[in-house]
Amino acid sequence: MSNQRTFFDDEPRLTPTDLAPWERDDLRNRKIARIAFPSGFDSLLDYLVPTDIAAMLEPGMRVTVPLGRGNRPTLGYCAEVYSWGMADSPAKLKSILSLVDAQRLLDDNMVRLTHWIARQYLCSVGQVFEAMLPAGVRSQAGTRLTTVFFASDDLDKRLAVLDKKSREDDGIEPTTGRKRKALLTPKQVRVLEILRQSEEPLTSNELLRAGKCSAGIIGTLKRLGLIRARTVRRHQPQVATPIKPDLELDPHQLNPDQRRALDTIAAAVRESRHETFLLHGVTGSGKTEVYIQAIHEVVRRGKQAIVLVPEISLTPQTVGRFQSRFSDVAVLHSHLTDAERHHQWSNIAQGSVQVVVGARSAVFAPLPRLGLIVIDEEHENSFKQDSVPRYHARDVARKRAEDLGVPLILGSATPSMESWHAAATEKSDTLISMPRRVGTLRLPKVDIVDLREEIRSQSTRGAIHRQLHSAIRDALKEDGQIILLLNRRGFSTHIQCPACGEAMKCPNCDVTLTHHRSEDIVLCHYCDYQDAAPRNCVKCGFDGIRYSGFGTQKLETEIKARFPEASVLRMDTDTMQGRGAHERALAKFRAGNVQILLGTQMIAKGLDFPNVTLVGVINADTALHLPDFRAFERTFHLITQVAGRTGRGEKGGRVIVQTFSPDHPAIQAAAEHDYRGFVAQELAERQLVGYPPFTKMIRIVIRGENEANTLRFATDMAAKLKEKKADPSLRFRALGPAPAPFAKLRGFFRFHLHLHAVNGDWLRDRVREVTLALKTPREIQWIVDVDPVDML
DNA sequence: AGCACGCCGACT
DNA sequence: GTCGGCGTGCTC
Repeated sequence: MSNQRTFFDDEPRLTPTDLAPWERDDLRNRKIARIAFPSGFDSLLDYLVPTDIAAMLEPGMRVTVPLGRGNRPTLGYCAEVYSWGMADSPAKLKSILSLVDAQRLLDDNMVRLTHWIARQYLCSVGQVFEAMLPAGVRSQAGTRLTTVFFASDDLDKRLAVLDKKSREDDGIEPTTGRKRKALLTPKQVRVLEILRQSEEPLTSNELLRAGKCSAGIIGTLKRLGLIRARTVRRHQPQVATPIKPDLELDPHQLNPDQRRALDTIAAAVRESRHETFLLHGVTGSGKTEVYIQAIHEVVRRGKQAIVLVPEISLTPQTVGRFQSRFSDVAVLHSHLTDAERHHQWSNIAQGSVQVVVGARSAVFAPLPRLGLIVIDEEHENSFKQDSVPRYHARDVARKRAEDLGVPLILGSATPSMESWHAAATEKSDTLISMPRRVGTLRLPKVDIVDLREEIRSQSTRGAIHRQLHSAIRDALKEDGQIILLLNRRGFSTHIQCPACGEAMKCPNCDVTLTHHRSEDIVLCHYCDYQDAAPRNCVKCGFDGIRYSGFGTQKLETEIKARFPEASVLRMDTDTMQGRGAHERALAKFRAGNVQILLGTQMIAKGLDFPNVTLVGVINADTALHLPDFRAFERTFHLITQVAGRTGRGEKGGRVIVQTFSPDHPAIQAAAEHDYRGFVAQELAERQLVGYPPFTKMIRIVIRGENEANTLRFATDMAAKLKEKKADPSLRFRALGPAPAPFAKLRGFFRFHLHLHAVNGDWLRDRVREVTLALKTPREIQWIVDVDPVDML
């Protein structure tokens, strides 16, 4: 039967009906592979597997296949291999051209997961494959093709043949006692012996070093057929191995709350069953120790764990805690080079790692014996990917844990509404509370400063008001350290002409420009547009432009002026550039070389410094009035999290929150450490208005350079969605188009649609119907975001 | 995503 | 008459 590849378009391809019965029987045994493509269309295509490849091809490997009329060779991912039953479609099949990978990159569970993610987030299976495999793995970074040698498997036979031949050549009978020339030289024997003993094939360098000989020996042995050569792909030696802290394998003492939490989780680990634990522990309640001991339970059973943390928490502080308690920890940072990441990934896939600690994409770590997934700070938005596939690592982790029948721990002091609601309503979810801090530590007292009153009384001209000023002074006097949060970078955040009222805006974006005084430029924080800071109004020429509004740069200046004797460190994306900048800054703060640490939200999370006795929130309202249904939740999280950075030592701690909305429920609740009160009120509100977690949500953003055309297209899309008929119980709504909160970004006008329905599958199907039928003009682009976390 | 196909304007 | 503009649609 012909299994030749087709070289010409007009050459007929195989179809079962064209074939004679015996040919059909033969074909029935042939393998078909279902291939996903990294980009573009989202259907999978079937290809015939050539017999020489059939023995090696498995799902999770890459192949090249002919695609399109021109049969251009295209990379694809094998998602499935099956035998061609008679009932199958008579589609004409082309054959796979070649295999790209020698081993499969993903196991069956992961391959199955790609389909789930593609369905869930409305993207192609191939796009999910691409996201699961780091670029360094796909490019095989840090590896090289090398020739390795191994002893022939029929070595003894070959030696015997050689022996016989040499006797014949000598013409001497074995019985005569005359000494014959040895068959092999001592060096050759030694090299052969080394290879015979070696479990792995050796490179010529390794062989020469071990045998203390020259390359000629290898050549001779190879010519004699005693050793063979093979080309394999090998990792290059890694430059530096990280220094591991000393292991402290003894479990730490747990308090009763932690003990209870661990016992509950350990039961699920022991029984190898899936259960999602929402570990709601206040800041400083010792959640990490619970994770560590739960993972010990997993490791003791020969299994492995993934710990997901927000990228910002991947500091030596967090990583060190895991490295000091487990002998084999793999850390997946965003700062790894491609080669380093590939190396880590291969180690993980080999099963030689107990724990993987990493950010969002580590949810795809290919651990062969995964026994537990932990997501720390599960409420963090950084677990949502903001490019295709727009997955949420928490939801992917839940699916992966369900499929494998292993527990999932979601930890947070301020759980997301989604997770809290799930814990209250889902059968497989369990809430575990740790309402107290470890030891005798208390949650810090939070004082609210009403900025309206301060402004009215004209008592201050800067960002620091009386109460915060004296608190800083007192904290410094007592040798405490101080953290100040201001969620805006730059110097002045608002530039306006008092004569004509013109506010400086970015020419490409619908946002105001920020003055950065160190470089004396105005900068757009969204498209990086920059220009020299103007002295005169661009519109009316007035020479008294007002620079107002506070960013971290201006705050730094003010602090230095108010407390000249204190050492101040600013942490924001401007000062924290380059590898290790973050770590170096925190090390300085830890060492006590810095008294006042000020910065954007990157200082709000996860830091554990016992000597911090004061936390100041410069303006609690920055996120409160954003047009996003999660604005209150965000504000509550931010204040609660930053407040949690103090009171972690004997000196105690206090928090001062400056706000224009002192009566706002989110701020009030945060000040009282009242998560439950906040969540009850917020959930009731979400239920009333039909927002997540009570409905599934899809956001579609449409953008284009021409405002009118973009709006017309968005309106058309919205109309097609609004036509969809739904039972009232689905609570289906299609809202929009409305200009996105950032109505223009990087030169594109942006409109968005918001879709809600109780049933996520139903909603996704409707969106798929509409988007598939839509023809999009060249100048317009749109994205579909399922379960969006960002509404701007 | 590419890449062929097709259906209208400026040329030998 | 044809060369080629890039809009449209398909890829096992």
